Amino acid sequence: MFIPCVSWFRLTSMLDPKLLRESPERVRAAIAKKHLDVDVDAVLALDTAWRAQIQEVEHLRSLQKAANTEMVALKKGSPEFIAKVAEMKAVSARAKEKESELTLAEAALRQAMLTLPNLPHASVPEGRLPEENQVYSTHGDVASVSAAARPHWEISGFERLFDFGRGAKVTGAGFPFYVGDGAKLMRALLQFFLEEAGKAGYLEVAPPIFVNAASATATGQLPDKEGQMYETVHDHLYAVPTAEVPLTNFFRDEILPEEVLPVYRCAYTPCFRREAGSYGKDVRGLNRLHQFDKVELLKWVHPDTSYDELDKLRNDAENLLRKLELPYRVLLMCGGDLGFAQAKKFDLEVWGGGQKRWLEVSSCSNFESFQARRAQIRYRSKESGKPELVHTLNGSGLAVPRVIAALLENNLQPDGRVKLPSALVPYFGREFLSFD
RNA sequence: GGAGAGGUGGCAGAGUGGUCUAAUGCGCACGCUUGGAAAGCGUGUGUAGGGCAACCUACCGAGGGUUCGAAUCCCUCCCUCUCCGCCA
Repeated sequence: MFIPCVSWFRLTSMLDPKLLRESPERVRAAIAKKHLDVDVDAVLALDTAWRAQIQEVEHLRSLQKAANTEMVALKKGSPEFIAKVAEMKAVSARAKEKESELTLAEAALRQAMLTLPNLPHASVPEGRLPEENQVYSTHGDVASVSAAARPHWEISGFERLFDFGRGAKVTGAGFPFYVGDGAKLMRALLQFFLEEAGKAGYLEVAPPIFVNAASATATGQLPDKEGQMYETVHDHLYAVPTAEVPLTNFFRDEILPEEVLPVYRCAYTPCFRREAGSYGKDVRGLNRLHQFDKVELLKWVHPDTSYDELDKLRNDAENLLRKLELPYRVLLMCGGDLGFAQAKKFDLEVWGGGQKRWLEVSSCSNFESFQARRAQIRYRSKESGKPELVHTLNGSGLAVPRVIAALLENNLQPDGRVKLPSALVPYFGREFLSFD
């Protein structure tokens, strides 16, 4: 793996080290709720060892500094000076030795700290498996979709608009061409999503779609999910798996004035995912692609407000599905299906009437200070005057291909055309999409 | 891609081996002064870690090296600016 030039030491902590030291039982409870297997005692032991070592190194350094002050007063080349140099040579050697030990202890502690997940919020339901996620709400009438509806990839003419064959020839599986009304529908949806996000108060940003290793590390793609990203050979840049990565890193290593919070931003990017390990039914048609388009919603907020902001974020994403008149449901993820970094997460799933499956089109999460600590995004508290970590939230608003899948499956007319929801007509320019 | 010049606190800017614990100025905060304000004067003004008290340690683009000692010397990389080349 490419070793990026970032200060790895500050990345030691994803969880607050003080929380671990003072309330290890809370960390244990969090790990249990997420059904992870992490040895908290081992982490604590490494922390204790590290603290002992840093104290020793700092003591040696202070000896060196004190000697330096003395030596300034001595005449260079005098017997006293020469004696002092000899004496400090020994201290210096010892300091070097201890420093390299400390470096190892730091690395071990960092590795261990990275295994500690974020604490789930109290409102997160217990559960291990995806089936244990709580159906939080259901909207629209699933039964209204024709029983004769087909999976979108079986619709006559589908390949004309979504050309997987030529995409595979030109690039590979999972990189379709969008042609004619297919391309136009994609563009209409993106335009619709961005306009709606703007109305909801999100400032539009067009970010870089390649990021460096430091950015991918700050949002958690590295080191764990390295195999899921496309990486450039010469420059060690990563194609973004989601706009969350460049967007979150916008404020990396910055301290914001408290009064600018909350900050709302949105961005459209293509998203690139290698999807190593995916297989089976899920990958048919537009369900799972290596490149897809998505609008991401992102918030940097005051810690006191982050759960209200999560509800608002979810509502902003839901609003898009309501306007598209698509049946959908909201899942509240259980502890075991929550994800490593999230404190609470809702998934929005749209009904694919042809596949007769729910398709995930958005995932709205509160990371609390977990990402912010890793990315060092803070605000200056008016109350204390001190920098404090912000809370970050993000959610899709929305991912395009599965929305297209649902529109094709649910809205297919007997004449073979697809009727578009009225909210989309101004963007698409016509009421019907045609496969001819 | 080639040549050159740079990167120091919120900003400007000094510092080329040793009290640098980083000058000075601006900005900012507080105080004095004032009827009130400005000016003036004074004090303070980074981030992180350890101890959780005094205090100690680290950070001068990043990483490594030389040295008893590095903002300062050496190496590698990144970024910015100027000129040239190439190119949407």
